[in-house]
Amino acid sequence: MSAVCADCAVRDASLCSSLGDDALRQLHRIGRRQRVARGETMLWAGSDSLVCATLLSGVLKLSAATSDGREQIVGLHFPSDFIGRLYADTIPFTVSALTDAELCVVPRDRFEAMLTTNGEMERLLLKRTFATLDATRARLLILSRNTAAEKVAGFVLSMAERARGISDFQALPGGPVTFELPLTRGQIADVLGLTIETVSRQLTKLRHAGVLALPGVRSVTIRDAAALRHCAGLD
Amino acid sequence: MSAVCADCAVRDASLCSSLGDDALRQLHRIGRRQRVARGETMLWAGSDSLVCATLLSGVLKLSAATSDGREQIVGLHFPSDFIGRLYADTIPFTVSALTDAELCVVPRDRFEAMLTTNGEMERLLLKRTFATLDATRARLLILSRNTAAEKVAGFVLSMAERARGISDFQALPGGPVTFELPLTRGQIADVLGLTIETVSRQLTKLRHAGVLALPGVRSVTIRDAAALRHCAGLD
DNA sequence: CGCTGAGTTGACAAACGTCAAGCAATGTGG
DNA sequence: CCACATTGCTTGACGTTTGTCAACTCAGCG
Repeated sequence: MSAVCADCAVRDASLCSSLGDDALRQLHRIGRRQRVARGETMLWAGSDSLVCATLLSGVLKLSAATSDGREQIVGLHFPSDFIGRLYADTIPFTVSALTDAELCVVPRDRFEAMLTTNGEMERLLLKRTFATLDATRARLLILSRNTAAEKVAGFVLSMAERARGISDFQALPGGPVTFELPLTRGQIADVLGLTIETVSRQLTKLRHAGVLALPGVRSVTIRDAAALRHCAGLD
Repeated sequence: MSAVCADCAVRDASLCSSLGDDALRQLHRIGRRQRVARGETMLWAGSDSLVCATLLSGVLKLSAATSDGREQIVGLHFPSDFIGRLYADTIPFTVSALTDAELCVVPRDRFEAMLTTNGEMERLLLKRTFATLDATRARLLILSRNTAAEKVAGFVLSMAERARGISDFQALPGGPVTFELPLTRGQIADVLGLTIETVSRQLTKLRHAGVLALPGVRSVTIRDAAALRHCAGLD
């Protein structure tokens, strides 16, 4: 039996936040907790769309591949994000775990039925989907028009913002910030549409320029946030 | 005063198809027809999100640009498509007309209010937004991992499918198909994340290979659909 | 102590962008 | 009716960016 919703880490950030007590109890009865290990694939592109989920902890990737094996990560999912494809028979993209992860899984048909009777939840999902669409379209610009240097600098910035939001580690204005990247070089390359070598070269270039320090292989210190923003092509 | 909804060319394909007679009359009262000339911009990125619309005829582009002027078309809108950004204060992307176009425009706040009382329409919009998101994510893979040859071949194929669906011109299986491109070379380049010269070169390469004929500057004849699909990296 | 996987670095090649010239179709004003 | 400008398109020469291939380092681990 899954833990109670009252204990849920993402209770107030997920779609469930729009539910009243009755609806929440109902959802709790049909949902179950599931753990996914780092590297494991949870949903395969092309498979039947039978379940959806809320991500409780960890980071998932959404990926597509060309017929000859070139891969592209088309989305990243963080805790409280909604996972799965409603109103479709098949899953369009593969969902895999970049870190160990925990989900609250619900059968798709049951979830769709809940949506029709919970207008507030449906509206929240609609709003989030619009926001995701905007973010995906913005990434279209980045992937096709930004240089490798701009992509890597922008990626580090976006991960820094996310890390700052999640951890309590606060950035002194202008002062150095350190955080861990939840992705390997290869995964960063798959997000940015680059190769692992190009990502590595751009990071060392930023280190030599004094913009970043790389104390560990997965940790990053931003030493000059303004310069980093400039490299990312912002302002 | 706008023409009556009964005459609407996209009556059965647009969001309005989910409305009953009463709701349709209500929407008709708050909507108005608007014409946009080829090249004209209808909504500017960053401006207030005050209206939304249904596209009645023509083709619109949704575009973003880097701070130094590199442009990327992040979406194309065809008749019956929903235009605008609900549930946000500002428009995220610029909307411009690639051809002369006609729209049915509604104030955003009124439209949002109608959505809350028309669950079926809201669900249809949610379904369409999911489909658009999937298509946009698929384009992420194409833009970052496909070669110029694959991009151009795939684009011609997708425009052929759309032209076939809209016109009555049916493809003989395997036989040649001719249709008009609604975009200039420069606009195709902005869609595919290439330059105008690369698009031009790839098209002439396909012509020399006997895959395409280019009878007019805007018209295309597919002479070997199987070869074109192969060039696009499909099958 | 060798093995493995992730990362770094270098040499080289290919793809694509940039710059430039020229052509064809269309429109405009004298 | 014609000179002329404008716009979209094509083609060529060349340079830059990024991918490819390969060697090497480093840390963790049995």
